[in-house]
Amino acid sequence: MDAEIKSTTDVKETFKDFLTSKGLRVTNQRLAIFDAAYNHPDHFTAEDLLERSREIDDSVSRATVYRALPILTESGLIREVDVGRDYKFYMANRNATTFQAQVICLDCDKIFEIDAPFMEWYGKTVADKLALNVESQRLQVTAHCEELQASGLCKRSGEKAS
Amino acid sequence: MDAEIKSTTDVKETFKDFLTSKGLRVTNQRLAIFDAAYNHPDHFTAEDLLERSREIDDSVSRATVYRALPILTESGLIREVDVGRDYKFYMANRNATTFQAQVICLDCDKIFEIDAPFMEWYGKTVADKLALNVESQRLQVTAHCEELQASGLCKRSGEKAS
DNA sequence: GCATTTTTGACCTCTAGTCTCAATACTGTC
DNA sequence: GACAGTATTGAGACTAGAGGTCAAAAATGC
Repeated sequence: MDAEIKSTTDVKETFKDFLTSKGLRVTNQRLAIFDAAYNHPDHFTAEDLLERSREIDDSVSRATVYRALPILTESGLIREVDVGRDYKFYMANRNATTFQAQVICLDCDKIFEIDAPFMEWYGKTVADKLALNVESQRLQVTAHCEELQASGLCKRSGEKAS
Repeated sequence: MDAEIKSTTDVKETFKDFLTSKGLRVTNQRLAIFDAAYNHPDHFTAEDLLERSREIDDSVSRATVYRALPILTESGLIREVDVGRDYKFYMANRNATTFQAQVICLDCDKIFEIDAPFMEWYGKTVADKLALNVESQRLQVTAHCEELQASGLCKRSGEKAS
């Protein structure tokens, strides 16, 4: 359905509504951070986000970015992507239709997302077997860059692989 | 086969051999750390390991533990278990036959391992599809403790779930 | 506009993990 | 078993990501 396709402006309204509904204030800094995060084409770190947010509003401080990240995550507009490094990655949640697995390059610092629809089945299976409600699932594959390059993934460094 | 069942003493010899084969020295500290790690019934952090190692040899320092962990991991006797926290977990690799998925309790700090043999199939599928050699795979499920308790997992706090 | 209350930025703190370097101890050779 | 050469160690400094503190600034409701 076309209604699924939302412009950044629409999503920004959604974010403002989210803030208001939570009794949080709509500040320039939060909007700048939202813009920087939601329009980022790739995975990003908190530090990346700080830099980009400052290009929009140079008053944004590190603390504010760290304070905004849980809000953005809770709103569902971005999501955390833990790849087992010393710092966290995040990415915009623009088209989260099916479960995504991450392919992580051990050499070139890139992360690619691939569909893994069977994970939904797996979640259900685990839930049945262990009688628990699955809160989240994570599936990651690591590989070396020359192999990613051979598969054509590393070439398109600015884009995500489909 | 009964030959599969090894005593800790045997495994310690394996570890010594591993050190020697890599041109590394067999030191009291490394053996103490090995003992502490391999006989730990659960998942543990570097800090846990330091404490336990010091009970065996109180001269063991933090730096030495951190230096020993990659060696133990490379030897295959323990393995890293990243659960998306700010610090790493490790566990003894006593019976790593099939692929293990982790069920992580969001409340009670426990990690449980369950068999996920289909992950081997998944690895092959990904490898075929993307023309890359899979270096490692990680599959994690998070859930809340009351649900884990309902499933009986959280009750047995000192043991692993089968 | 004004008062109230949240949010902010600057800076400080925390913690896991790493590095440095002189002192120590393991290993191979005799 | 002792020795020389070299890897390893421990103490403590250091790093980096993350998060806390608090007075100043700004958003909201009236």
